[in-house]
Amino acid sequence: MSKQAPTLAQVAKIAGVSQMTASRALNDKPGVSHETREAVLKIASDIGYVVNRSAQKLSGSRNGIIGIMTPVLDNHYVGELVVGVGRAARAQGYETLVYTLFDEDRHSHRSVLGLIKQFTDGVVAILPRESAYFNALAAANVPVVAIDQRCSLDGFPSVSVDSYGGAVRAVEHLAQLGHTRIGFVGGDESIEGVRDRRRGYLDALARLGLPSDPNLIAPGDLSQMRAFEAGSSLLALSEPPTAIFAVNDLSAFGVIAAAREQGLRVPRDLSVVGFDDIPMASQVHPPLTTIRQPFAQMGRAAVNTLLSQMENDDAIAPRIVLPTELIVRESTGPAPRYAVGTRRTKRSDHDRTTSR
Amino acid sequence: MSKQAPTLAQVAKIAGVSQMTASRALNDKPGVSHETREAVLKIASDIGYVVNRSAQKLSGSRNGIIGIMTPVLDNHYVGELVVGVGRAARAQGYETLVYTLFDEDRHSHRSVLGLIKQFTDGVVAILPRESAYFNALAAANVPVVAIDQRCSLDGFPSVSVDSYGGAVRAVEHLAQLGHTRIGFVGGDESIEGVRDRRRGYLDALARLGLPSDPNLIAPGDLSQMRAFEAGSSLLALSEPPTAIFAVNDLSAFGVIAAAREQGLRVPRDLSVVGFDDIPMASQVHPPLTTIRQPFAQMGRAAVNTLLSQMENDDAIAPRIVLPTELIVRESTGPAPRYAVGTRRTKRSDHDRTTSR
DNA sequence: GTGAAAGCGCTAACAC
DNA sequence: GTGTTAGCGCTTTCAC
Repeated sequence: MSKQAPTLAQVAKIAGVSQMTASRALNDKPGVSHETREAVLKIASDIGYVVNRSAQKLSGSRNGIIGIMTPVLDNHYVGELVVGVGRAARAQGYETLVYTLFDEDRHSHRSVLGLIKQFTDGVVAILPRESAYFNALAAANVPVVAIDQRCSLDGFPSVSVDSYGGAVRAVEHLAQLGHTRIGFVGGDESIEGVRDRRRGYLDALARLGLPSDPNLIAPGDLSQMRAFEAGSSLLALSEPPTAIFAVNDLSAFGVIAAAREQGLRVPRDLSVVGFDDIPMASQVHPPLTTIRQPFAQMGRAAVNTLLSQMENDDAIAPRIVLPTELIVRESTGPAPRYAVGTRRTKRSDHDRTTSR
Repeated sequence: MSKQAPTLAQVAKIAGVSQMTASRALNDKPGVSHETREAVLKIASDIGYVVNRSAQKLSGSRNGIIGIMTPVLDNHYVGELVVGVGRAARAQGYETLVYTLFDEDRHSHRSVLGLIKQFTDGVVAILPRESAYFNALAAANVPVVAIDQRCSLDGFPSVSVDSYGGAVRAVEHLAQLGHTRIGFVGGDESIEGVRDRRRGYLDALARLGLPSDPNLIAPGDLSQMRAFEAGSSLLALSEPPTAIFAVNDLSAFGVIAAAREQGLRVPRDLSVVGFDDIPMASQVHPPLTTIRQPFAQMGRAAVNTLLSQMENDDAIAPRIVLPTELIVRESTGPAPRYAVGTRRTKRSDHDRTTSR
């Protein structure tokens, strides 16, 4: 079979220097002459030496690994974030290992943290709701930064996104297109980001002098199906909206499906704006106008913050809020010209009975 | 600050035994009296002892961690698999760490593998296309099992799914509902699973004595948007299909969107079957009839295979193919009664001009 | 059934 | 600049 992985001792021996010198050379530490360093580096590369990060960690130093803790990654939001953090970490010379929390985990906080601590120099926690882990994290004495839409956790540096501003931007965009009846499909109000979007929607309406009709707000739960229902009910109003701002992209998809189901075309008859800009948003028809969460930037911010926490243990915990960006694609267009209430013909109602 | 994590030495000292005895007790190894074991366990739990898996690994033994290598997890398929493997591993007492490969990784095969090897007892590789890593994996002498739709890699144990059978099942389902003109929206043919689905579709048609019209096969690329186009073109045929089997769920969504765009209702006017059963499939409207990939089972199979490879290094590499399951939801229904070609009125064509 | 010694691969601390 | 020593936390091997 393949031989054992080369060790530092072997590199040192071949180079004819001590392990320490080899170590210093490989780690870019001072105290090695230029030639010695070059020689060591060359030999290491020749024999395919790779440091053993377990040993590195065990001996009490950094090992260049950042841990990412996530809830089960079944949603796009988390997936994008993991990629964002991963790329940013790599750019800084760090590797990244993700540890997925399953719901059954409740008991094992301590051991999970132990594991993380043994393997990594610090952790980026993408924990959406339950803060139980945060307590454990706090006790574990590991550098941590939280990425979340609602990190009101004390003492942790955090990175989040300006949901409020994004919502305002979405409504403004719609208003600029001439829409005056703008609906909102919401989500789980226990999430701070969701509440912020709702507030943003309402405030923007008010600021623009547009009517804010409670009927135009439909509850959702961030899922496509629920948004389909919400959208359907909004469109069934006697004075339906000509535009809808959905709390996330998935919900926007649901709204578009509902519109189509009623014989409406997007964006001709209904404009729709989402939130997140998950990859699918640009790959559906019509490509979705949406508020982009700056995943890459969030990753970078998280990594940088983490690194500086590692340098300076007692640094004050920053709270970084990143701006969103309006991405105009093809799901929004000018408000229809027909007067409110005189909607163009829809297919007759018997046409809409459910099948099967 | 929080004190240092407790070590084995501390446990042993408190228990009044040697480290070795404590170690044996904690690892369920023979050679410890019942009472001693109980005592050690109790103390360990009391002081919150957690083994250091880095040290465990360094000292040459197993550490109970399974690595999962994945391409960037931006798609549902991979996400589900990660969850499946994670759960299965946990059920066997293993922790799981996922290492995400970024495209820029090309160079670093060796170091990645080094990293993996230092931290884990074995790895589940969810590598879709490039086998470059597989070579590295082969050379690294780490137990590996591949999960993939196309693992023709030699020597590796693999777990995959019976795409062919699934496709057959999908077509049979449609035929049973009375459909005779059944279309297919395909995907990237470089993926074995995709080719299998196409073959299954064709063979099932032949076996059922249904016409197999080349026009009824539209190319796709597994994305929703491309499937939207493919579906649109299929539905624009002079003799359009009354049912479409899409190569994956995302494509099925695209087809449904296309149908709606043309004023057709699903399933009344068009039945659609997907493949995968990603979580979204049940959360859209209408809930999607689809061929389920048994993600949980795949995870279990992968983990079990990996464990037995670990036991028995030179065991022959099994090639496990798991069956799929037809999940009937609401996107499929009886074939429309009207004769082929006398399609019910669609909205007039000028209605379909693109906006903006 | 239990323990002592040695070592996994590395780096911090202190020589020289 | 470079080398030596010690030790991270654990498990192996070999005693008893």
